[in-house]
Amino acid sequence: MVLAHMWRHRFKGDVFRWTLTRKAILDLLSSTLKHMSAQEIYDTLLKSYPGIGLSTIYRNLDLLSRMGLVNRLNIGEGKSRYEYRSSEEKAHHHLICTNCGKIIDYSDFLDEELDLVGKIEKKLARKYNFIVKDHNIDFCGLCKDCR
Amino acid sequence: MVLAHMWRHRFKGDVFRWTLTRKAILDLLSSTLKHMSAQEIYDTLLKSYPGIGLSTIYRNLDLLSRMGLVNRLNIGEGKSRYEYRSSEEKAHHHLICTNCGKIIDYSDFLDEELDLVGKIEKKLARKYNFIVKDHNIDFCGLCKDCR
DNA sequence: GTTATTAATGAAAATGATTGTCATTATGAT
DNA sequence: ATCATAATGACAATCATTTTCATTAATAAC
Ligand SMILES: [Mn+2]
Ligand SMILES: [Mn+2]
Ligand SMILES: [Zn+2]
Ligand SMILES: [Zn+2]
Repeated sequence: MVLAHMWRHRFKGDVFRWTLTRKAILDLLSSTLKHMSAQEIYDTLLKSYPGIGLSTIYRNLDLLSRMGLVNRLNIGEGKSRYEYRSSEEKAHHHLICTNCGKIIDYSDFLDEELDLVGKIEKKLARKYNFIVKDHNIDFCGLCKDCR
Repeated sequence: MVLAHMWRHRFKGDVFRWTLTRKAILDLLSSTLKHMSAQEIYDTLLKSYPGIGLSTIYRNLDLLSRMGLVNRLNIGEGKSRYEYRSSEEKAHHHLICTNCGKIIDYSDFLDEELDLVGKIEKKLARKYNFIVKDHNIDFCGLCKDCR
């Protein structure tokens, strides 16, 4: 598979090793639209990988997000959720339903957003001497089922 | 004090009562630029209010944020931080230093932002049938001390 | 392929933030 | 002043996440 090659390549020559668990997590996250918690990822993988440990899931989600292969997100539930970070796709943002917790990805208006974001970043760099690495935009409200 | 009048008015006629701890939390948060954790608020208030309880702080921060007098924010530290939500002031966003954790408020570009955000909200309502109540925009990066 | 090095793992304990329980106290209405 | 009950503080419980440590597995050298 083409993705697996790319992942493996990211580990090549590094101190980190390419392991079954790392592949399993990336396989799972890259094949779902869900934004899964560590526990959900664990529960899912346990079916195909009996004996896998929850702490290993945590350790690897941390590593993969530091490597930029996975995004960690935080919608104020008291726990993190994770999603695969495609290298090709443009970044996307989130619609979060405050009633049922549903998370909808959206990437509409990205051109205008990127334009504005670029301008803001320049201004922030000048005014606050701050180097922007990344940004988050999300909208909270009520989804079609909860409105 | 004028703020205390307003706060008290928000409690009038409600099932909720106006208590010393609630005033103490609002006094503290409305007089600082910091974004404080529950523990930090507790540690600070303990000096002037001996015998106050940490769980009371948590309960009240929850109530005050549900009432809209306080914002709860989450910058991926594994705990929430709180700030006073002024009714007059326009909303602001955050610059978050990923190295030292510093949080800088900014409200530059708000007009352009609001404009774009308004357009996005309309589109989202149409496309996803989603009612937007609020939005968050924050930038992560390195502050002037950490760059 | 065998061996050696050491990163990665699973189990269990530890931690840290937050929430729940319950007897006591304080607020606001009468 | 009295009453009904919301709010409180102490402490236990819960939940997500991290740490510890003995064992296993991935990689590089032979
Ligand atoms: Mn997403
Ligand atoms: Mn702020
Ligand atoms: Zn919903
Ligand atoms: Zn910094």
